[in-house]
Amino acid sequence: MYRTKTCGELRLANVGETVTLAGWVQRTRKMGGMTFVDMRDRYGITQVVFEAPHCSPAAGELSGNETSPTGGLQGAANALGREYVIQVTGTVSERSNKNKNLPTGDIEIIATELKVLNASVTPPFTIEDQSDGGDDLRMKYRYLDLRRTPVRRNLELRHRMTMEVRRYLDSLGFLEIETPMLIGSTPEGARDFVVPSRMNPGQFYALPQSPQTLKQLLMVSGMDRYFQIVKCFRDEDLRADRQPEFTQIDCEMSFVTQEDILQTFEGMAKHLFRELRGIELEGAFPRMTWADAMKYYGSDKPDTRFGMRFVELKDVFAQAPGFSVFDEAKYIGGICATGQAVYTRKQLDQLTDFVKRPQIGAKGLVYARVQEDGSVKSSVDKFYGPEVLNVLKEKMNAQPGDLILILCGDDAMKTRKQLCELRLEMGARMGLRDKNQFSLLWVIDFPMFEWSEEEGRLMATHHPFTHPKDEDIPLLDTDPAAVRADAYDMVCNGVEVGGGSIRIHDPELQDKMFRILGFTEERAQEQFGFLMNAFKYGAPPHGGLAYGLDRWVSLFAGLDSIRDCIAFPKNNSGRDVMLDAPARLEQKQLDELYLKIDLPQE
RNA sequence: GGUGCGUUAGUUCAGUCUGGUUAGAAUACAUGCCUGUCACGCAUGGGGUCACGGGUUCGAGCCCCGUACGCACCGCCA
Repeated sequence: MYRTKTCGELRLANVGETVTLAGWVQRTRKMGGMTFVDMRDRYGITQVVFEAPHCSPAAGELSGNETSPTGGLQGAANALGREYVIQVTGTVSERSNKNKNLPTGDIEIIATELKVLNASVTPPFTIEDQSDGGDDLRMKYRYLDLRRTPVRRNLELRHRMTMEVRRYLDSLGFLEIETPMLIGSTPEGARDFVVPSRMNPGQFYALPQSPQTLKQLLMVSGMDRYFQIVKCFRDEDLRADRQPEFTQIDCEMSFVTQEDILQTFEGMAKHLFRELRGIELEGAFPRMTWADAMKYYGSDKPDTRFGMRFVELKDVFAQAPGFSVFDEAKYIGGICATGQAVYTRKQLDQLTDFVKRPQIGAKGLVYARVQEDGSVKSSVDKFYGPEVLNVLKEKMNAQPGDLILILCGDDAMKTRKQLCELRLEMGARMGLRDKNQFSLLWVIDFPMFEWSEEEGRLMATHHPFTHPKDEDIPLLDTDPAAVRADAYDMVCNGVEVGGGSIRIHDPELQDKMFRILGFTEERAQEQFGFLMNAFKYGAPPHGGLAYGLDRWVSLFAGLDSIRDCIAFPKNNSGRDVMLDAPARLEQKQLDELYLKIDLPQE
């Protein structure tokens, strides 16, 4: 037996016990005649004391050699380096000087035996909670980074979350069913990661972007309620919240309406908040149509922790033409920042620079302060009299001390997105985006299609299997771009934490959908024939949802990047710097697969 | 494909705007002293291709151009 206790569990109640601990050397403090060693394992840190023999009760009887402070047990302790793996046996003893910062701070181990189980070279960065070896080094030595408490806690939270997900879904009769990782490539959607097949030369599997079609087939099979905590793969560029492989909580249900699904997974969200954060979310989540989300927040994932909703102002300024920028704009929108009239000219110039950044792309920023006497002082005073500015104030519902910020442009959607960035920036500056506040909602009624400039055709907003809203089905023939779908996203604090839809189960409707998406009948049959055929054999009405596990954990842990809750993540360029992957294959492997590498010349 | 920021000791960073003697600090590491430390303390010491390549200059860590790498973002992500 390597240990009888862990480094996190000993308390005053254990005083007098003889215990054996095993763990890593966090730090040694050599005091000359005595040495303290902080021993660490997953469970905590315990202080071990090594005393010079001459001070022990029997010291007087020892000879000169044995009392040497550099020899014996203490000498061995003095030779320990950081991250050595050691085993210590000793007696639990009450401390004279207690350490309030440690859960085990009331006790210490008076060592009687020390065994070095493994030495360690000096780590490339010091393994401490606060230290941050820098992203590059942390990733290269991720196994050391994971020894740090904050990172370990994220993985523990992730574990608890998957346990709670399983507990909740199991209680509702969901079956966890695995689906294959080696499947066929699909043309719609993200780029696939592909895997060559040696047994089928020249042919490739693709890794699933999601088990979408497979879970629909499980519904045809009558599995009724399915879930899977599953890796998904997308060969697209990374972000702080996007990895090429990520984990979904993938769910599907049969014989359900959209309402049933929203209820079920709202319940799951509440369950997770209750069990993992101790937060009771009262009442039903608000529901906002996609059209309203865009109109009032300029985003399909609005951060509703704070207001500052957009107000359309075109008609306000249309009454008094003269300012050509506003007169020519097709859309004028404003937000009201409560109490921010104190913004100086310099700060406002800074905000103007912010919205003019290329990523945002606004041409300029118009502002208006509501002064203490209720009058409005704006950057467009020379174009508009007090009457117009008062209407502006009324329309914005602005109070004295408030700051009104206005953007305008030719393209309403683009301008709203710019205004969205400005709103989020102001929200952050005003401290309204508190990581410990959670605001959840459903965004519903997504458009069925989006026009793709690149492809020159309509693309499915969600995916090609999404059911159109019943009342919009006639529009499929007349005005497909106006069709709304039974598709929904759950949004928390401006993060899309999950999304799904009611699926098409009628082969004819599915056929029509493929035609609108520009598939020929042959190609639809080739790509999705398996699904279309399955639907001929009695497909139940069904629908589902997938939660992004990484994003949920990040949200609960207050992380800026999902990398911090993934044991071995990829870096910004999609590389695993620890494994140095991806890498070239040996010629032998390429030959076996009949693959030739044809890189472009420099 | 694009934009921005960054790269200096094992590590975290200062120094760069305003070019000029031997590039600093903290921490880590090593050695010594220390019996109640817990961010222990004190002393001493070693440790640098200032990312790489080119350019400007009498002179470049510092200015300019390019490349690589890292991070954030836009595009992309049904």
